[in-house]
Amino acid sequence: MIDQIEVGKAQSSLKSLAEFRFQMRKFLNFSEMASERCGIPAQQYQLMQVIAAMPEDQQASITYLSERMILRHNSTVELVDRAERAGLVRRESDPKDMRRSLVQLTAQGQEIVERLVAEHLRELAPLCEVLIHALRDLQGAVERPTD
Amino acid sequence: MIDQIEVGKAQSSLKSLAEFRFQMRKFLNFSEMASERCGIPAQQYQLMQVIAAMPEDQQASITYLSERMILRHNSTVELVDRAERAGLVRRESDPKDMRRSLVQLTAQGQEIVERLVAEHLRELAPLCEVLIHALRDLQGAVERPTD
DNA sequence: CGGGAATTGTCGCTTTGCGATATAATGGAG
DNA sequence: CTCCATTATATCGCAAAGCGACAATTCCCG
Repeated sequence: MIDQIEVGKAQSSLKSLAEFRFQMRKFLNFSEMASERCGIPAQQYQLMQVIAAMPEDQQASITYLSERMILRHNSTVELVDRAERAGLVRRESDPKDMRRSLVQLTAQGQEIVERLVAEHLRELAPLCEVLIHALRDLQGAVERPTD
Repeated sequence: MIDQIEVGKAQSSLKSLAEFRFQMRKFLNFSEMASERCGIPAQQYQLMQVIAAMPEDQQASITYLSERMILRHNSTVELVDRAERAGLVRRESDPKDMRRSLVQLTAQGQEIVERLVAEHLRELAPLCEVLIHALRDLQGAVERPTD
């Protein structure tokens, strides 16, 4: 009987977790489709988003971008290469430290990221609800281990 | 002045969106590390999670798995191939419909998915909080467009 | 000024998803 | 019952993207 309760509990937190991941995949898929409708891969949009969201007075180095994108530095270099080839982004070397490259949005990049952010914000409201709900469920399963 | 407010608002919803994505990347990264510490790629863990979370009385066809994984059916076939080669999963053809393959967890797969789900549930509590917070922020930015 | 640390960049490899295409089973119209 | 459109799964070649290992600069501190 206790085992039965244990199994039921495990099953329900498993389902919460799976549902959360499913909703997350849907969100990521929507985002990817939206990017590619604008003609750019999802990661390049993410890169631009990180740059656009920087504090006004700061500049994006490769190392900083790696941390925010959660990528190895060399993967970030390659991502910036692609975005630069696509004309979305521009490299300048930091006058204060010649080792560093600072990455900025081009006018075209700025325009695209604004369009994509607006679309995401527009389409996101219902997904927000669902995601929050899934997370709450999950929290219930996580935080009441002896429920 | 109005423009100034507009810019400030756009900037703040942009930052909310970027922060949400950053937290999501951290979560996905944690999940991937956890899977690979168990010796399996993240997608194979997700596949097993979907199967484990199915309603008791249902069986996982390739088509169903594709919908839940948000993949093209051929990508799902390949994912199942890999998981099967790794001994995590087993195919059986549906006696009711010989076109369909039903995918089940092996004992080993069952064991690994249970371990990983438990680890995720354990480590997830703080991330849940952060994610919910980021989503609330985002919701504020989304749902008060004329704030 | 010498050498370790930090920063970015290059290269080859692997994984993974997709489109196009193929094969097989089902089921309904006539 | 037969034909054929539909559904389900599988195969194959390709391209994108991330990583580890290694390389090249530049900085900074003792």
